[in-house]
Amino acid sequence: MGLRLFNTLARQTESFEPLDPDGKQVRLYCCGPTVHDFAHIGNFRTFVLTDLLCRYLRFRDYDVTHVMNITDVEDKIIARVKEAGVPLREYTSKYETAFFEDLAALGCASPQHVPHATDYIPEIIDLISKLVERGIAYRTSDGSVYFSIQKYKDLGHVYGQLTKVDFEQMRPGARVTDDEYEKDAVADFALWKARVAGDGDVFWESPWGEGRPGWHVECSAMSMKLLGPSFDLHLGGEDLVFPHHEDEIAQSEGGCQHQGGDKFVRYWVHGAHLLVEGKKMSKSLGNFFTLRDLLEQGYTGREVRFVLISSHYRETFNFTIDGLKGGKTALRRIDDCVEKLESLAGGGEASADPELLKNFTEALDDDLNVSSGWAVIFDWVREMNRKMNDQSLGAELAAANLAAWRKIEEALGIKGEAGDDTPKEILDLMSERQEVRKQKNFQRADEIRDELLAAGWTIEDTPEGPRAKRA
RNA sequence: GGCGGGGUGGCCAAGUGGUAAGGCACGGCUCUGCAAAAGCUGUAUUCGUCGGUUCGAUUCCGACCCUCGCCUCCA
Repeated sequence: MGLRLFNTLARQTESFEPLDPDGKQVRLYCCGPTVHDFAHIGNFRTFVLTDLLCRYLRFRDYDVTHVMNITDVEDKIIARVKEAGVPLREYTSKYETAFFEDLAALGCASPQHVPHATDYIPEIIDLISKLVERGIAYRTSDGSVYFSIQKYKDLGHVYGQLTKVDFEQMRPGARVTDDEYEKDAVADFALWKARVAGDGDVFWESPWGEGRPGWHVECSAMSMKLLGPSFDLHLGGEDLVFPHHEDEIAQSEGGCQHQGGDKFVRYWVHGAHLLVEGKKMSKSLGNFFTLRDLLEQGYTGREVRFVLISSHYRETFNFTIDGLKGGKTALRRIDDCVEKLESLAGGGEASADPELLKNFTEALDDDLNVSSGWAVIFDWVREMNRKMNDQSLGAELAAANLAAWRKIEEALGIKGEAGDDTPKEILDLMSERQEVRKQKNFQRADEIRDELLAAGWTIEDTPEGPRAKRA
């Protein structure tokens, strides 16, 4: 059995089969950040999920092309650019840089392509033109262009593939803005928004006049440009299911007229949101975290990542500082075991022990069931520790298990930082402590241990001698 | 109002028609000069409530309670 994923399109778990006839290439798109501010921990849950899926697909020997867009033009950005009085790119690049720093800190591999909406204006215009030609899109008197859901349906397309939509029952959203009053139908959405005074310098020329792209259309234009009209996987947060992804499907399939059974995207994967301390994150509750906030508190990106991928992606996850502390401890448990395996293996090479890999794969194949995956890993840790304790694990087996672990830590993206060398002053204190211990001066030995702790190092006395670890 | 998730030990979190993974926390023991780490071990007669189906339900069905999310540019 191969990988199974919950496909929002089917509303059930399905076997994953790539479009590539050779079954090797996988093309994946993830709705990236809107760079108007620092991304918060909730945003990163989705991006870490995307990275996890990419890594796991690679672990399963697929060749993955990952595209993640940067939304760098949008209402909020325009408003802030105007406030700040700086050019668009100058404003967005600051947050974009921060975003990629955070992504790296979280151990996320760089996507192969990171397209910016503002670099794809011609492609966006081209797609809108196709929709206009087919009569699916219409221009209003102010120069905006809207997508007509009715016309789209009249041509035989299905609107409402990801979610049941019943416009009669929908509450008119409070967020419908004034500039959309000219739409034919309330559900129609903007493809091109005519330039208004408040936009300042942020506009582009188009066949319909000056303006800027709507939100949904950039993802359609960029994903199809870089991955083709049909591709395998599209990810995003659960809030994007409607309307963003529904509209993406409509624009893409309406504009490109996918043939036969082809679809714009075969598998839609949506990550659930997270709560912080049991509540929806909000600045007023004081539970709003960016990654930077957590790093300042002394946690590492790796620890945050561990916590973010410790539970199933389709479950609302309750992120807590206690949980983060627990994650730190749990990760150290793994690290300690791996370090011991390393010293036992003594640098010997071996092919990966199949047992751990098999169990891990079975767990993750089931719609990325990381909870089960971690259970496999911790069971393995206990087994390794037990065998090392009673000396029943030889160097060769240690190397084989270590080789298996290397593949798993790569799949999970939680490879430990190359252990920084213990500073000389710490080593000096340690050897002084060994001296006084030999002389049975345990009082002084314990004093030194306290000094080391104050310097941020804990000491473990092992049969092979003392070992220093960062506290 | 419509649609969709959840409610499992102190906390987090898997899971299954046959009697509850794993992590954290806590207690005991082994080891240790003492610790730490590690190992062993103890912590849910029970999986929101009430009914139903069944030889048997936490797992299926129904009702109810609570909770979270989406419903037009929020991951």
